[in-house]
Amino acid sequence: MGITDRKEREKLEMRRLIMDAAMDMFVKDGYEKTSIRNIADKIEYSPATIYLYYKDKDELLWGLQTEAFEKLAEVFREGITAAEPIEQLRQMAKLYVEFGMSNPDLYDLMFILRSPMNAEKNEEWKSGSSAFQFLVNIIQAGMDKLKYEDVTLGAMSSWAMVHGLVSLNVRGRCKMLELPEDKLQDMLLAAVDQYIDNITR
Amino acid sequence: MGITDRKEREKLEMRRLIMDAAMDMFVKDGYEKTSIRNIADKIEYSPATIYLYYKDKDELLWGLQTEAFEKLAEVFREGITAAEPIEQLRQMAKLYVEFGMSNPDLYDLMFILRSPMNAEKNEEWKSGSSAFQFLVNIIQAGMDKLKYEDVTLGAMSSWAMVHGLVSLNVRGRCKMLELPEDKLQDMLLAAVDQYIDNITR
DNA sequence: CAAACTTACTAAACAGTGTTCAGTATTTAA
DNA sequence: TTAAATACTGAACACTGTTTAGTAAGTTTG
Repeated sequence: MGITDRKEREKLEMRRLIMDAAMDMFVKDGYEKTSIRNIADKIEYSPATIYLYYKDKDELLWGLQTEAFEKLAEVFREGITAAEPIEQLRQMAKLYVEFGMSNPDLYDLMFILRSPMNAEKNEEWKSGSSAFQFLVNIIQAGMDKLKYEDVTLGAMSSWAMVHGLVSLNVRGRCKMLELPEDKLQDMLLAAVDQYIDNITR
Repeated sequence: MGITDRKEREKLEMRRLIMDAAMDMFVKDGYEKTSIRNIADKIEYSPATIYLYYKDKDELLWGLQTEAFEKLAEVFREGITAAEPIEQLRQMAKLYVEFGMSNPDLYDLMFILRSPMNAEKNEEWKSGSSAFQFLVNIIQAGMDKLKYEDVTLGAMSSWAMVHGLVSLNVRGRCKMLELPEDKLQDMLLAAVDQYIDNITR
């Protein structure tokens, strides 16, 4: 039955159309401006149509989040070039910070916003988990040179460190330091370096 | 002129009434349920009245935030009992984590939500700044026993660490670890201990 | 081919949000 | 007692996410 196949295909295409438009608006105009109605306007369909392809806004955001994680994974894949685990960890941490600082809205979606985490009663947060596993593996590999006693606790700590740096900045809690925009990122990277040094034996 | 005095007093009382109601709803039902209309309902005034006392919702949230910082300051005042700077830092970090985990909505307001930071073009974020200064002082005092080279960078790092731990949890990014609720907080406190040990020489 | 069924889509509405403004009482001043 | 200032509100505006009834087109069947 070729018709069912085509329908299936068209359904996927429609999902892509919606997803791409949403991602576009999200990256360009941020979370606030990305409403169902605005997305619908952009793809020239009625708002109700979107609900034929996504259960609700959370499910749509969940999809965006997954794509964002793929972006970050690629950043890691291309940017982590060192052979040594500690150096890998250092690279990873810096790439993470740079990614967060240059894609604040995507960062929101992945690590700050509550909404997409409600979708489907948290489908195990697959994309997030695999990114975390990646970190766990690096730490596992460098465990002999790290001061961590527990791998998971260590992974969580280093993640918390970089997330803390990025999210405080992204949410404007570091404005009081009154540093020029570009100096700020240098400072964050310096903090990362310092942290890696401190956890290395 | 006694009348002007009374009017002034009544104005302050009204602000208090609004603020208290808002804080109540915020702590009890969270950010989402705390709408201008709901607050107005609670104090039995029209929504428009609130706008006679607060420019917009951001300004109201700003007020709530300031009060939340006072709560945290008191937690520090009562809980930091050690004489030694390093121990003070350890206590402070743990109190911070505990505060965040037991008051997730207030924590949101203070360190995560974007809204209140827009009020009045960020009035220097006075309450936040003084809390940060408190941290800076402790770190300054213990600088000889700390591995930090720069006080500000050190303060930012340790803040980022605890904020990272709390905010990842508060926003449900640690669910994948599949830990029982109470074990989680123990893990966070263990991470804090580990961090303090690592930055101490 | 025509009739019956199925799918894809939308207009309109519902209930909620923050916010503004004209108008009404009440209180104060002249 | 009248004029002016103050405190407050009902109703509206422009949004939001979401649901539903209805339409128009495509597909299958007799």
